[in-house]
Amino acid sequence: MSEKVTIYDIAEKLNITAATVSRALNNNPKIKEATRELVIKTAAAMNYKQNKLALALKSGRSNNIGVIVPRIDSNFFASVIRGIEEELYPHGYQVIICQTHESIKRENENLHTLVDAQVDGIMMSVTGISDENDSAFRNVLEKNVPLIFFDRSKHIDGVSSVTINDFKGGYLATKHLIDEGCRNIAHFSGDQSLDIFKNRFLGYKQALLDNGLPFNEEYVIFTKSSVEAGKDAVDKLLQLETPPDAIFSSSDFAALGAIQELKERNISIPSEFCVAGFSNEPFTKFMELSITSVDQSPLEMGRMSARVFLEQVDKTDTIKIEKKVVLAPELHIRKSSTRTNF
Amino acid sequence: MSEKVTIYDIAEKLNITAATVSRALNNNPKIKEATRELVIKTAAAMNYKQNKLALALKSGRSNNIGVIVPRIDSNFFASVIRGIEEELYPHGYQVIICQTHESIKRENENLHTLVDAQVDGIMMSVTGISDENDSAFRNVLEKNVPLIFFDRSKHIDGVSSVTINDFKGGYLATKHLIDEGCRNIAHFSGDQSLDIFKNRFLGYKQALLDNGLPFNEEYVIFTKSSVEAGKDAVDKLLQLETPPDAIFSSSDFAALGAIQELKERNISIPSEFCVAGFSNEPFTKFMELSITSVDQSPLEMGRMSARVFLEQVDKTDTIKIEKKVVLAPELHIRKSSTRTNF
DNA sequence: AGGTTTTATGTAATCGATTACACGAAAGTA
DNA sequence: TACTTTCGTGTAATCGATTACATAAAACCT
Repeated sequence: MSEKVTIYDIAEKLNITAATVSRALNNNPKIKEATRELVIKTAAAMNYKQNKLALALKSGRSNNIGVIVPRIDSNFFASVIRGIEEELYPHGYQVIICQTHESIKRENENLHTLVDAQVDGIMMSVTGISDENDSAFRNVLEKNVPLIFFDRSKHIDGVSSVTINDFKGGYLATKHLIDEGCRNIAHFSGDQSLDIFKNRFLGYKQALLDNGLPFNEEYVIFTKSSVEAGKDAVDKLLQLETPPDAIFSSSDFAALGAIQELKERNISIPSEFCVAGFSNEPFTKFMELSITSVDQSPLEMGRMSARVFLEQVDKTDTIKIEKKVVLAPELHIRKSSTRTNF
Repeated sequence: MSEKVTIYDIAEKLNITAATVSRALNNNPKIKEATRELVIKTAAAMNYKQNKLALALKSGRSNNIGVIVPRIDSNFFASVIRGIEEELYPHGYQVIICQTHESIKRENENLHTLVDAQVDGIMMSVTGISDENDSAFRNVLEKNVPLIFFDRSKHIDGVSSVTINDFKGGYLATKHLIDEGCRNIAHFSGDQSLDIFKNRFLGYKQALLDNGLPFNEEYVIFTKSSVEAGKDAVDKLLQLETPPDAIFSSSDFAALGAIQELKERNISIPSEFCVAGFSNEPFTKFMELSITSVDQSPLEMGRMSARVFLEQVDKTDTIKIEKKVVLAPELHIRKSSTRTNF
């Protein structure tokens, strides 16, 4: 059995009051040096551990922060979480993980649960957009809990965000494909209610226009982020009158599916067809035919989100700060799109 | 501003006491039906939210459980965590994540932090073995916090574990290589103080013996779980008088490194050389030359760990249950080792 | 009516730590 | 010496919810 040792136990043993013990342990300057030392020594000897729950109740701060992601078993989100955890660890915060599985209902539940659990802040990647569900976000803000979006963001007053420049990412990838000689570049996009997909799309479009290439509506396919979806999309594209000679995909998984399908049809990559993806998932560099992809520096994104949180957490609720951090994407050029050199 | 609504606020409004409010909200049968309804309606109208911290302090249960893993950005651990979260979500538990980064010091810190945070249970994959650090584990058990090891386990009284049959996994993979005609099978192992690596090694050995093949000490290489380490290991093996014609690697990453190095030397896979890995990381199936690997069913492992926790959490500290669950590994046969059919 | 049981609610302690306020003792000042 | 500060510690309230015990009111019984 382990009897939990409290400050009262220490007080009793030393014939003083719990208040004095508390002050001694907290290095309150009003405590006599001798007393402080005695208390600290006794506390150690009795194996005293501060009850964080009592502290949390008293102070109103739990020293927990919540992180909500669509799913944790994706390299991107796992890496962001890693960044958050690393940055917050030295500050004594614990990280609570919630998954939405892409369900808005679940997202709202998670938000409420975390607020009820008295977390000191919430960082999240928005799952989807519905008009009504702003209420869950507003509830968080009303409770004065700092809320920070990363990657998948949403426009809500008072919410800070850490994203990458998706427009630039789309632009870079498309420009690269153009530079490699591709002239009919298709694009796999995703849920248009999410800014990330919209902006990658816009970057793609702008790169075409800036380089004198026409934008062809038929070349844009809205697809899920999966290998299967990528295959299906290629199937559609190849049925067009003028099939494309390259794809810039907003998803690495769809890009992989595309490559598999193209190979099956004996279309050679990169000589006949180039492919670029987005996210820089580990497998893109491991493949024999490695896949060009836009890196989102997830670790940095996580660290930055944590830093934004730390900046906000101590400001008393006077002013609502709203900080927008935009990280630079980085194009990793690999075999799936390299015709020129080497 | 959001004034936090407490049961006292509700009590005041209705001219009753907080005790009555508490009972009404908890469906205590001694409360008059009319009162209960009134309280519940008023609580909803006032947007009352139970303060979990107060509840946690009173009850001694935080409704949080801690999960400690070496790192979160590995598909295996992320998937286990996903399994844990999914299983525990309906029971109202929140999952707190800690990473050790393979440091024993960090592991001990994490254990203490979680205990201090009054988690209701801890699930972890042991980082390493040192003789002294049992104290941190014992501390957890003394506080009557259920402790469950998954995957990387350790022998400690009172600790349940959920692992896979690593011996069988090693045996299956090796047997498969033998069936494909390989006669000189090498093995990449890992830190021998971890059971998982020892058992995979033993399975490998037994498969050799059972099939009349000699065990050759030189064919066993202790290596890290990384692409680079795999390359180096192959380099060593190929310098032997009789180089091997297959590798069973305890790590998918090392297996990948081996394949890359073999290709560089124009050794063709699988006709001249077969390779099998362990963990079934996503990239093993995505590669053009897909890699044979042993699946550890991480999701199931996470769910099972959570179930073991749930079984233990309510048993009052009378008996210490110690449950050992062993899951069956599954060999996924892919191109890197398939000579025969297709 | 008088006595007993049941029902519904109030009272107050409790979980463990923090802290505003009070107060006696010691030290400093004139 | 008498008076004011300063110092160190004790007293008690507080954070918000739960619950053993007490009690008043209502219901039941003969």
